[in-house]
Amino acid sequence: MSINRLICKLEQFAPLSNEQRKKLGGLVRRVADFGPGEEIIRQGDRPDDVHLVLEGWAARYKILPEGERHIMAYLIPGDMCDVLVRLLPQMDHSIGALSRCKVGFIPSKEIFSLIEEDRTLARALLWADLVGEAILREWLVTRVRRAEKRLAHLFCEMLLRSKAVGLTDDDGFELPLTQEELGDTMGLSTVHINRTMQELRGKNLIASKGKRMIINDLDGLKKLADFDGAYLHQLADQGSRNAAAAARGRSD
Amino acid sequence: MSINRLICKLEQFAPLSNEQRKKLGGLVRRVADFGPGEEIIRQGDRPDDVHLVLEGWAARYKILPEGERHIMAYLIPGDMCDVLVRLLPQMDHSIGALSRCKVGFIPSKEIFSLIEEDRTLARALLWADLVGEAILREWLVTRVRRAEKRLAHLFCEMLLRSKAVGLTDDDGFELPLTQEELGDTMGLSTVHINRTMQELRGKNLIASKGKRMIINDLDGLKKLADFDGAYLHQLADQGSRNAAAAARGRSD
DNA sequence: CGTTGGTTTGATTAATGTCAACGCACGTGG
DNA sequence: CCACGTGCGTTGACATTAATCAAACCAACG
Repeated sequence: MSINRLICKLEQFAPLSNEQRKKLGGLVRRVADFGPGEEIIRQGDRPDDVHLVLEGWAARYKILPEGERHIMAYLIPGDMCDVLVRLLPQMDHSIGALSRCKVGFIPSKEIFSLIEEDRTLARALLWADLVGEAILREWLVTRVRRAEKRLAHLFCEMLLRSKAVGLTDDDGFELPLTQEELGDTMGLSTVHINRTMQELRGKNLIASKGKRMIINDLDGLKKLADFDGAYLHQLADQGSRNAAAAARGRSD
Repeated sequence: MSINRLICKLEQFAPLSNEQRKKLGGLVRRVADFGPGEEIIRQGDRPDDVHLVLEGWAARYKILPEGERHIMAYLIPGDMCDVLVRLLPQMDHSIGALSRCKVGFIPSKEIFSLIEEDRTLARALLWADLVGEAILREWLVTRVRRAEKRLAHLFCEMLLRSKAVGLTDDDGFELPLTQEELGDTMGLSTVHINRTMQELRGKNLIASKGKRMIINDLDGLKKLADFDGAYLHQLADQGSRNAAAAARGRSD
């Protein structure tokens, strides 16, 4: 069951009991599929539900007045869209599917009562939110650096995030993005993304086969990017907890 | 009393009772002064206290490996540093004073018990946090645009944020930043900041006298910047509530 | 096959960085 | 009261990064 990606992630923060895992599973009232490009939440909406990505990739983005899309965050399996959305009068951005993906809907009220009655789960959910915010800060900061470093940094991050929810094998993971989407994310043109990726491939740091990204030399990539995973907080710690949770994921 | 800046801000979210105001006031256990450049929280710390800016400006920033400082957020009076810091194992960035400023210290435990016992205050505090996150997203997005638009956007934002805590008169407000600090914020060189500000002055959109910023033509500035205050959520709504709260601030 | 979406290449231009120098205001010590 | 130092703002010349435009290429798919 794909709820395990979330459980897997939250257990990087604190171990959960079986009841707690069940509670999390019980939150999802409805599941829907979205095709690439389909909007899940639109800017200006005031959603009553919190969304949980179960499979595939989605993104937060804004459309600028001149029409370009700017991606501000990737949402991968186990990521919740906005635990506390209900506190804001309206969405200041949209969320849309990048690849085909499966999304769970959780009534906001459920989340709030869960938060009030289970302190550990509350903290785990808020922690995941804080990690999201930390990632945002890191993205802001990397913006000053040159395209090559920025891209390298992004690939390091997405490898670790994928690993944290059991979505890697060796050093490969799904990166279901076009170069245009990468451009919209980094604020660079497609052409520049293309040339920059060629540099990274040329240095034998990465290799990509279709939508599959292979990190040939993680240490080299980290060094090039000045990557320090501290901003991912416990998410980056690849302990045994993680392996255990991933195993549980497979067995369900 | 400078706690009123916080109250003033929170009341943009929901009206507060006198008890609630008192509760907020009671949170601050200790007040300290910091001079420009002094660190309030250092990267790697695990602070036990939540910090509340009472007077002056502070900033979140990271120091990059090559030594440059990158500012990710400004903290002005009424801003709390990190309501939920305690959930993270350590700070992934530092917070430091930009101008001389006065900072209140609030024990994390106090915050957590307040959050558990007063739902309205809890939501107001979390709302303020979410607005901070929305600002961060907006900063990320503006990064794609040209320097002139970016700067214009920043000035619009800081005018509104200052106004929301009663720190403006007409269209002027304190902007206690050097051009170098602006550069560290926008990821631009001092030289470029300088020339860009000259453009804005040349178009008669702004005027700056020392550390005082005057917005001559807010509409023009907004238009140039494609500024849409929606991302500030209720913070941008200049209603009567706001005026009332500011008045209360003066009378104490 | 032909179409389509995505990637790659080349040529040119625009935005911004870097370096180096100068100026101006303010404060401090003689 | 002056002389100097220091921090900040300003200017010019030149280098670099990335955008833009236009076209070719490639692979998947009906």
